[in-house]
Amino acid sequence: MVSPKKTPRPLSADAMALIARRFAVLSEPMRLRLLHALFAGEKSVNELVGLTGGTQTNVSRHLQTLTQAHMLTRRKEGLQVFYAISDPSIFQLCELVCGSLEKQFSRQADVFARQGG
Amino acid sequence: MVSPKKTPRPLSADAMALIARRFAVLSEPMRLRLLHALFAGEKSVNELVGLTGGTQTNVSRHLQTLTQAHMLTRRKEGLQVFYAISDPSIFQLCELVCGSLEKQFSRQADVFARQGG
DNA sequence: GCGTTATATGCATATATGCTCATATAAACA
DNA sequence: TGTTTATATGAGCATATATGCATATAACGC
Repeated sequence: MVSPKKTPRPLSADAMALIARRFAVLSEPMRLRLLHALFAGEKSVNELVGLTGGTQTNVSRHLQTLTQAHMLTRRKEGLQVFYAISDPSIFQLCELVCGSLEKQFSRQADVFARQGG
Repeated sequence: MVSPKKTPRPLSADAMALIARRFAVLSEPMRLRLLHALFAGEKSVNELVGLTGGTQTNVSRHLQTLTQAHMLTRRKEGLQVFYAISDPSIFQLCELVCGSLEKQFSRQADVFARQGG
């Protein structure tokens, strides 16, 4: 469907592994739910547990993964720890994927409509 | 680091799972290598085996995964099967992630430079 | 039909990853 | 000091997924 475009840039195998890792971090529903909850701004772990419906253990683990991937920042204040999105490209990434999925589904809906009608 | 932005759009748990799945497809180095090889245009399975250094079995499997995710199209011509990128957003996704990683590493390089100097 | 080439797939296995339970750390407070 | 609250982590289990070997399918030429 897509004709040859200008290759964005050359990518080493190592670079490719890093990119893959980044996508992997974004490939878990619970982590996406956490990011989504953080779209509105900084939240404590307990708030995120409430918002996502996950267990405290699991939420904490995923927050660690996101932080190690440099997608979140961690700020401790008394007993609480607050997390916030630190990488603005996360927003764009999700937008891009959402848009692509919407197109895909609207095409599929189109096919069903044609079959049905 | 990032102040509350306008929330891009509300996302159901189902939508989130679909987005996660899409990121998961992009989270394997071999699949990224295949996509990268296809940036220049349509290629046969054998060509991709040569370009990526993978086994025929493995390349075929990953091509299937990418095709089922609607990222590639499949065209059979005689004995050969040609694959091509069908979703232009793949280019943008990789660009975004590359850019984000570059920023991250230049910041880290900065820190090292400050420590060293 | 038979053989050859290109691609796909069933099965087995290894590795990674997510999840939970129980427990550890860490801060606040009495 | 001991207690409570908020968060993190070690260990074990379950599941997913990537990979390779052998083999199946499919198209072509003889």
